[in-house]
Amino acid sequence: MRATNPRVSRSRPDGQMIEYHLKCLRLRDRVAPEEEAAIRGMISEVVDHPAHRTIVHAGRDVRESLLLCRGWLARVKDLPSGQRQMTQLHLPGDFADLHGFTLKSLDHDLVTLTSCRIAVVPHDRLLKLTNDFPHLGRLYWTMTNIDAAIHREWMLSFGRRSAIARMAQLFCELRIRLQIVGLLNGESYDFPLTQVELGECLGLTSVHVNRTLQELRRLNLIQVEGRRVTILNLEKLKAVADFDDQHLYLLQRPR
Amino acid sequence: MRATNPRVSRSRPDGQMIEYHLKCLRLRDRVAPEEEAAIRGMISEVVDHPAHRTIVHAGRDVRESLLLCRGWLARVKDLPSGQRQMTQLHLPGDFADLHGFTLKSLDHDLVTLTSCRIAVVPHDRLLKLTNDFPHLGRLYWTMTNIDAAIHREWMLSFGRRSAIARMAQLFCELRIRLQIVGLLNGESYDFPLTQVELGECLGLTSVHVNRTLQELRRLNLIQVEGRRVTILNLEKLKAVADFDDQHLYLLQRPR
DNA sequence: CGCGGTGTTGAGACCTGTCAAGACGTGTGG
DNA sequence: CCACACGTCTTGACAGGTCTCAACACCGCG
Repeated sequence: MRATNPRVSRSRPDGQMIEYHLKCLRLRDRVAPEEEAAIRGMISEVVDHPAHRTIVHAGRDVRESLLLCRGWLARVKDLPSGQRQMTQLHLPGDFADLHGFTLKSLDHDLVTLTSCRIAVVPHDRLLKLTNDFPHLGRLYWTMTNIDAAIHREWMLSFGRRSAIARMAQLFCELRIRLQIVGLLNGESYDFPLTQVELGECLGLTSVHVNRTLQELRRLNLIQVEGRRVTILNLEKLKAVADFDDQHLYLLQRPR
Repeated sequence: MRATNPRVSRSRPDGQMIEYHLKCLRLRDRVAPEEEAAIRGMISEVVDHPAHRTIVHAGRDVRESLLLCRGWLARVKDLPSGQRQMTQLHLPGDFADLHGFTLKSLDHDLVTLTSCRIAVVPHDRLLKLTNDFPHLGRLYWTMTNIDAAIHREWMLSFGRRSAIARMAQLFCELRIRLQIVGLLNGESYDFPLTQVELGECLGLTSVHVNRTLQELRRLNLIQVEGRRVTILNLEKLKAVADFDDQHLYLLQRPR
């Protein structure tokens, strides 16, 4: 159940809401016109959330999943000690908690990093959609599996990569994911996270994030100004990260 | 495609092969008799692998998924530097690469930690199964989502838990997963990993694994003899780990 | 009997964390 | 308009957790 929030504004879905999402899907498989129509029809409403709100709480029952149309979301897990770890960043086009459809509740919070426009998809409509179009069921299953593959790549980062490699890996991954939906501008993209949040993402402290960012700048690999990242030398950045896009499954195949 | 291996022995499926698997499923949802029959029918053959073999290679096309009947498997990701990270441990009853059904190839290797008996499920049969029984499709989707939830818990471990907490978390998690399939004996269970492998699991070196194990023993939390772990003080072990079983979704619900 | 894998221990290095302080920009209320 | 609070970024000094390298004991096995 999403937290009720008086500052949430609601509106009708319009056709533009899910263009990013369709790009994500079509990168992995064909989507027939009647399937596309069904996808457009599954949205019940569109809501806007301000930045820095927890919009889904761990452990509570969910009856709908959230399709991100604008802004950034993060999945956050907490320890009793107060330590936080982000386990995924969500960009426009992402189904942020599609796994809630089968799990019925989440093991993490979902928080807005920026103000967000979100399309709400009730689970009963998702049930009908996947029954009517088994192929879409498999395609959405694929998307949650790609999500898990990204988890595995992050695990590899946390377990084996140094701070600088870990950060380079993240910037490379985000670059591709933003490129997919057309939000990469040349070699730069909006990156709205503070250094504290980036630390919560990478399993580092904000102090070390600061020093690691300086090191990436010193090596002329990236440039960070305001809330925007520019990749100055993609090949070297990939080399620092040992980056491999295999885990993103960037191939259109019948699913 | 699994690596062909001359030492693999093949045999016919027998009814006992998937009892563990059915326990895993039935913990999360009801499985109707006709569904159970369909599940039993999806196995094409049963193969035995010796220990320490890579049985599925990252990046290669897969046309079948592997249901573990006996022994332990691990998912392994490699860096060009030669560093390895295990991203999941598989116990009897686990569908080790069910995500391969939709992804069509894996982003990691699958290696045997012990000798293993494995039931092979061709993807065309899985396709028929999920078309004939959409509910089973959703249940298997659920299982891959629980797998991803375990990934997230490990990410929390890698990012925020100390070595001793990380190790305690793993022992708690394995205890529950083995209990589900009936492989927990009182408070002890077989644990076939070497300290090197445990390090590859936890993102630690084997030297530090050795010292951390000693610390857990010194605190009288666990006992390790041969290839067997006994939990001496579960409550304190959970406290050290900040353990929470929420991410295992131990609740039977309609999926 | 020798060998490789495994577990253990010690010394020291290094990466990252902790704590503290200050600069800077922004928003807000007086 | 100013004062102030607050979040963010930055820097320094130091601590500590984990790694690296090395050596050795033990053991099963060919």
